[in-house]
Amino acid sequence: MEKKDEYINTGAYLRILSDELRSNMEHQLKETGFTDVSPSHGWIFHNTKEEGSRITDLAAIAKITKQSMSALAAQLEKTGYVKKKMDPTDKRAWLLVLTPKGKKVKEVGHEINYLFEKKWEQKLGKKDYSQLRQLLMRLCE
Amino acid sequence: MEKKDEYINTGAYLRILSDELRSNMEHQLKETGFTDVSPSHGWIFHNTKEEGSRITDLAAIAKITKQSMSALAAQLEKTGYVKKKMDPTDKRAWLLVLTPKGKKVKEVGHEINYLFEKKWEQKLGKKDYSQLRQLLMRLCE
DNA sequence: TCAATTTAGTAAGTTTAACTGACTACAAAA
DNA sequence: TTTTGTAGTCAGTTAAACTTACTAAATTGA
Repeated sequence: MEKKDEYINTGAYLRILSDELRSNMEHQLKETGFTDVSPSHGWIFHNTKEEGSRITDLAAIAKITKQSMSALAAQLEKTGYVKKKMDPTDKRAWLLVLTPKGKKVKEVGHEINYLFEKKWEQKLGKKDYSQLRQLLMRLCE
Repeated sequence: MEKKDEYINTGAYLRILSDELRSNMEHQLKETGFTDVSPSHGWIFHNTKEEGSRITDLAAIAKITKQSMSALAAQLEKTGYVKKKMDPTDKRAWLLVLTPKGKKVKEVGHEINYLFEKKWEQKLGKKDYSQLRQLLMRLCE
């Protein structure tokens, strides 16, 4: 590592890039007509299982309180992206499931992300981009 | 790039890592006794120049409104991290400068960041970490 | 087996960090 | 000198988190 005074934070790069991704996603989803979803709903689209997921579990994944997750879910329920069904194994619990509309957003979101990362891959070249991903993965372990 | 269904987002890695950094900084600053600064104040510590910086300029850098930056600055002024002085070249404007206490936080913040990235460097090894930084830098250009 | 504890989720109110629109004071340009 | 632009504030709003307190159902264990 260089002398710390001349050092540009690795964190600065990380932040710039994840901001780029997030604002692209936000913008593109709006473009595509999904004007009532926000980045914080992303956790739900990304982590809700086919069989359904509990508020509590989703909250744990997203590291927010049950109440916050409950509120996000309520918004998506009102706008028709998810619905609640009873958990057959536990009468206290609800299972959140994506509606067809919700699944569509998830799909479109994947596509948007795919295309954006494709641009990154083109910028660095296939080999270097794959190397970058490897290194990031190792750092996350 | 692999088939997109099996693909783990590069963005997920980026988010995990910058979250790690941010929460470490938050935690360590609290530990060190700086209990009244938050991540959003970071822009001010990081971008306020020795000669002083304007609210408007800081807001532009952080990409928030003047009002929001003004509020952040007001908090730091109240807690003694920055002070305002008149801009000798423009009677409409204030210049924000770091107090000694503010400079101390900045210094401690650098140290905290340095130590954390040192851990990352150890995890990947000097060579790979430097390579990672290179790739991130290129992607940010 | 039934009382105590844990778990799923809701309710009410608060906090943080952003936002917009309307404003004042000064500066610069036509 | 009038108009337009810029620095910053004020008042009020919003989004997305938070805390404390609660109900109802499930699980545990003496």
